[in-house]
Amino acid sequence: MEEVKKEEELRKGDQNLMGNSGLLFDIPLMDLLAGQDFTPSLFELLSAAPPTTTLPPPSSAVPESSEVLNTPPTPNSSVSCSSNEKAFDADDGDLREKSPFNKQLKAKKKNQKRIREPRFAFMTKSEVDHLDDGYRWRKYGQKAVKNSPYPRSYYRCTTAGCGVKKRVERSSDDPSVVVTTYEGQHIHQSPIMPRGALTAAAAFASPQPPLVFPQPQYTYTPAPPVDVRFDAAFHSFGEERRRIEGSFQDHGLLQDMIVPSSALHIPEEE
DNA sequence: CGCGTTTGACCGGCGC
DNA sequence: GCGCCGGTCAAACGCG
Repeated sequence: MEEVKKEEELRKGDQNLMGNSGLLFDIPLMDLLAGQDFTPSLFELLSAAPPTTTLPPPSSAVPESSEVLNTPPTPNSSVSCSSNEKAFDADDGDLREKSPFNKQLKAKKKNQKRIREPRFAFMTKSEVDHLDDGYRWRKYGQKAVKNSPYPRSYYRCTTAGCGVKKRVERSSDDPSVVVTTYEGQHIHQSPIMPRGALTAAAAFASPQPPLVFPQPQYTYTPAPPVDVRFDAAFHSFGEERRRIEGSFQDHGLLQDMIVPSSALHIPEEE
């Protein structure tokens, strides 16, 4: 199993596509749906989106690595996203407490294959590494990344009981691109509720999240569901969302978000 | 004083 | 088995 490598490779592919303003979705929707929740997070937004692209039919053997890429049309910030998960287990650990039990937990995990939470990687063209997405994060580590001159930072949601983590790293291919990988689901709403997020939050407060997302006030015609999914996702991400939205309004570069359907499918190697 | 960041150490998974 | 690497811990430190 080289899921990590595969993931990295895929990510690189994403980055390459990024360079061409690629938009890519290749999510194991079943997994996403399994992880559905009612908090205004990207995960629900994405999971609630209808299957659109030429996704390979989710079989029993769901690809471990599926990447989604999204490149919004912004001069100063662009975003792509990816998901990667095999199984959804919100209780998997990452709420680990800082106690002597940690080691026991680790020992426990030895027996069962480590189950990771759903992950979504966003590629954001930004000068700042840590983007304000409306949640409060605490940095708990930083590591140098192989094949990249830039370090990777690890953040955890500071809200009690919320074990959502995110990794932030700068693309080695394009230093202006920040890759933010979210892992897990927020069990709460954004403590910093931005204007736009309010809308999104309201939309998702209902037991059944609507499949139709609050439409952005962009000047373009949102069209492929993929794109709807994309910008809907941003509606849940505070400052960054606003930044992006502003850019959309200013430039309306929808074409940058759209890629040929052929590019929407990442060939799985298995 | 509380909260967040920094940073070196540690651990587990994986490939060779 | 060993080494590499990613991910996490936790003490020290900084800041408001």
